[in-house]
Amino acid sequence: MTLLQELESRLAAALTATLGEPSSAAVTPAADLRFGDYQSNAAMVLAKQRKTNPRALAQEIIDHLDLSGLATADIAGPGFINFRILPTAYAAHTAALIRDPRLGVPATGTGQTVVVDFSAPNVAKPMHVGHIRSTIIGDSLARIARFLGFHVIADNHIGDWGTQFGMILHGWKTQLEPAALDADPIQELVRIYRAVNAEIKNDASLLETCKAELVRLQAGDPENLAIWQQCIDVSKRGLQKIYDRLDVKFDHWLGESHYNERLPGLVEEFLQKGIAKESNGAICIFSDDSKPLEEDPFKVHKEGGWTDNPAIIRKADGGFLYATTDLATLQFRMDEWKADQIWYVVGVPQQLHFRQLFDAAARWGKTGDFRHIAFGSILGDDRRLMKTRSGDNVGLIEVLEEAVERAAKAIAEKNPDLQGEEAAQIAEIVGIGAVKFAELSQGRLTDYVFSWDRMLALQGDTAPYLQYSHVRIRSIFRKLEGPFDPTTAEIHLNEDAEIHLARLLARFGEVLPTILDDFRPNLLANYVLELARAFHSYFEACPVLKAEEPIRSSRLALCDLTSRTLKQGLELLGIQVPERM
RNA sequence: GCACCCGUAGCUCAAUUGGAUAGAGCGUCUGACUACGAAUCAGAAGGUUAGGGGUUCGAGUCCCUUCGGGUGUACCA
Repeated sequence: MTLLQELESRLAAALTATLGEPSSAAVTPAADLRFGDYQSNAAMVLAKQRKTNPRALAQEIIDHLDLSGLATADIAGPGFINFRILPTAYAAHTAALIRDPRLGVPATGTGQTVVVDFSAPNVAKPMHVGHIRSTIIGDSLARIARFLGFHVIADNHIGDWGTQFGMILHGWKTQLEPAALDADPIQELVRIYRAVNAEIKNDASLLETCKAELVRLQAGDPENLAIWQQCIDVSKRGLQKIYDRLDVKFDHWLGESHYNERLPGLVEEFLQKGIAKESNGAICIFSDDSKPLEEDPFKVHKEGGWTDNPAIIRKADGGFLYATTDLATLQFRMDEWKADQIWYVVGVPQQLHFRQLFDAAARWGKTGDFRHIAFGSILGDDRRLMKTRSGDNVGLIEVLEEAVERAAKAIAEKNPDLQGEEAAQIAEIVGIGAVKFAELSQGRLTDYVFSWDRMLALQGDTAPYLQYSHVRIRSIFRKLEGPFDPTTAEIHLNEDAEIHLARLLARFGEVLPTILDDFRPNLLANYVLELARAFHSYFEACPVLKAEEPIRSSRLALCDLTSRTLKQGLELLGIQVPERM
């Protein structure tokens, strides 16, 4: 049980004793250490309901509160109850954490299956910086959910069946250079895609040719199918290289093409059930008029009036769309994987699509917890959204390479002893970590302008700062002669710096579950920063190896726990830690 | 037109979802290395939370409104 839960349960008992009935006893970490470690505003909330004096009520609650062996409590301000954890209680809790492989983290997700849909790049196009958010945030959320006990299925819903294949097929047939394809397949696919795109701008009729190629592909034409398969294969290999470097893993890569054969039947079912109907030759889902206009995703206000804003599931030309595939995908995940929840880590611009998707799914009888985990846009220098089609965006691979290069330069400068393969490996860990942490330490909804210096910073609140704190701890254990068993050490907490470290270590299990309340990995990023900062202060203030027993063992054990917690926190963010750097 | 995301220190971002005197990093300024690793630490300066109004014990957070930026709004994904 976390300290926060322990306080809540004791407060709940006191509230029942005071009021004669159970009442919600919410405790939060104190906003400011001057007020103690934890606080509750229960007295103020209850006093409002009962129209009594909050401070008097708080006193009454404290009179019924048994905090023996755990904390002290007092009243402050308008009626806050502030709790101060006893150093002995922190010591006991720390000792328990040292013996706990889960580091005090409760398994809140047991029995729940959640599908996490993230990254989902289009094939035959290189990933650019715009793809980084979904990939990194999604991966981190999947890791966190897994650690919290959820059965997680990470699914890369790649765009392997879109309209872009019309252009690629045409380009493949008219201007492919086989030598270039051998040398760098993705590069060549991109080249022909862009070339066709450019041609279309001059000759609109070409668009029809491309559409015809796409229709042939969708009809199962063997030649087009073979070309398509070859494109998919080389693209997947290219993507896998990036995922390997990012240390991102998927359980499945079920792209759009996986759902092809289900689409016609799905549209028929929607027609039969009356959820969709024909309009201007297309099959559309319209509003069921059960919602107020403003909340209805199938209505839109335009030029002074409300009009329909349907989701099209079959085009007038017979083709299927994004919405069709997503409905089929949702069904598959519910039926085949028995998903309780599906998390879609996709940008804000697609919000309307997901509102429509979830609404349509509900009318279809698919009940589950579906979440669009939206994130803000990465903007270009012109402060406008980076467009996938423009083609001149910074490539993801370039960002990673530049990051590693900068890290290598820093290593050469700060620790020239590191050489060769070892230095290269550390540069990889540090550089990639910096990119990931830059992304994860920020609120997901914030838009930002892409900047090399911002994404690749190695100073300040960055991954290298965190990794360095781990290196410092390891350094202590390298110098330590003989074995050390932290589970047998007695914990003594005297200095402010070590009490503060213990305070933060106790919070790991409190912070982690709250991340999934609103899908905010930045809370974990903030936490590990605080922990690392606390460790660095402790490191300066409290000698470990030079201390006398039993303090020495106590401090060693604290270092060991810090190292484990830090490493675990970073692992949940997808960031690795080197032994030296 | 309408909807959604956003506006916080010079810059880049936080703020435990309605809590106490709004916090970090970068940059600026002062100090600390013959070291348990200075990629560090201790400290200083920096704010009318875009403007205005409201709700209440209490608002960066909720409501109304004005301004500014971004995105979306029927056959792309």
